[in-house]
Amino acid sequence: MKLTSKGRYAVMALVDLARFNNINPVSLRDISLRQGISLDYLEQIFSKLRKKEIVQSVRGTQGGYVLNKKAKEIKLTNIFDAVDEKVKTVQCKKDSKKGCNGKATKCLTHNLWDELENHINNFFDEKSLEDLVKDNFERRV
Amino acid sequence: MKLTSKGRYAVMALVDLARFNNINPVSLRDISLRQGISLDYLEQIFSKLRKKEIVQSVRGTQGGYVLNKKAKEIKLTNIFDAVDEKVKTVQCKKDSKKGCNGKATKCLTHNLWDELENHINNFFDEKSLEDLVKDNFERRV
DNA sequence: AGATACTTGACTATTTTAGTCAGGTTTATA
DNA sequence: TATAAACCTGACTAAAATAGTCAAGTATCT
Ligand code: FES
Ligand code: FES
Repeated sequence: MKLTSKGRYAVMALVDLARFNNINPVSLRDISLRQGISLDYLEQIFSKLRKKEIVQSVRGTQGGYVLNKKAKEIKLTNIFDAVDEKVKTVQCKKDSKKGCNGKATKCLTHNLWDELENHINNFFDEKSLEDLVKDNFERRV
Repeated sequence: MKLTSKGRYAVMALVDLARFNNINPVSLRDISLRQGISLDYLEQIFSKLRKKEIVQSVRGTQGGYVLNKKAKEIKLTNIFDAVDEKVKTVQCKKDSKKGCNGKATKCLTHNLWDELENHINNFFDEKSLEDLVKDNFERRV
């Protein structure tokens, strides 16, 4: 049970971006250098973030990316959703009536994993980008 | 972020086992048939559970496995620990002072992942095998 | 003796992850 | 208007992790 680096990087890059709070576009090159993430990989990630309207791109010289919403309104859930980082605890298809073992009923542990999934998602629903930026600011002070 | 089938099967098998509540040893063959898990794979899993003293083995004809503690005392944490299903959200080494990017300080998201890890582990610490058995019994009534 | 069931360790196909690479297009600005 | 900075896209791949299988035992009850 572990987090992929795609999800990790997405959040890391957005926290970096959010600190500039829409004053100027931030280039991926800068993020790449500051956070130590491969530029090519960042491009993949930001392409997805843009499609889900979490960031906006500004082309040309001095271009880069800007948040498309207020940091307070961007929840971890939104970010993870954008980069396809999903929490998957059950094995079966959720909407199907069949269990993970191919049997007609759900397995002995289905409810448990479902509860776990909710538990984790609650955490993601509550945390916003703003929280993360604040948390980091306070740490430095 | 997903659960491995090793962890999933371990819990599933133990719930199956716990329902017999130490009356008779339960053979892996039976669990295999009832739960649709490969026998060879179950053997790997139970070997680990035995080493961590979660189950006891009974050899010979009519042998099998029995819980080594009360179902109430076996938490999900113990089970996951036994089969090496660990929650890993941070990238860096926890005890090191270095960050995941190789820099001298922890990255912008380190605290967040650490919180997440605690959040998930709390869930595992609270749930016992007894809870799971009860939950399943109630569902059937 | 024979059957049942545990025990161990090595091996492997498949899948997922974490990127890289190549070849674009767009646009600010000098 | 030339140029360079920066975005954009899709295909490709090495490495790691996962989810098992397979083979060859050993112990113990009846
Ligand atoms: S996880 Fe849904 S039926 Fe087993
Ligand atoms: S996760 Fe610990 S420093 Fe990045």
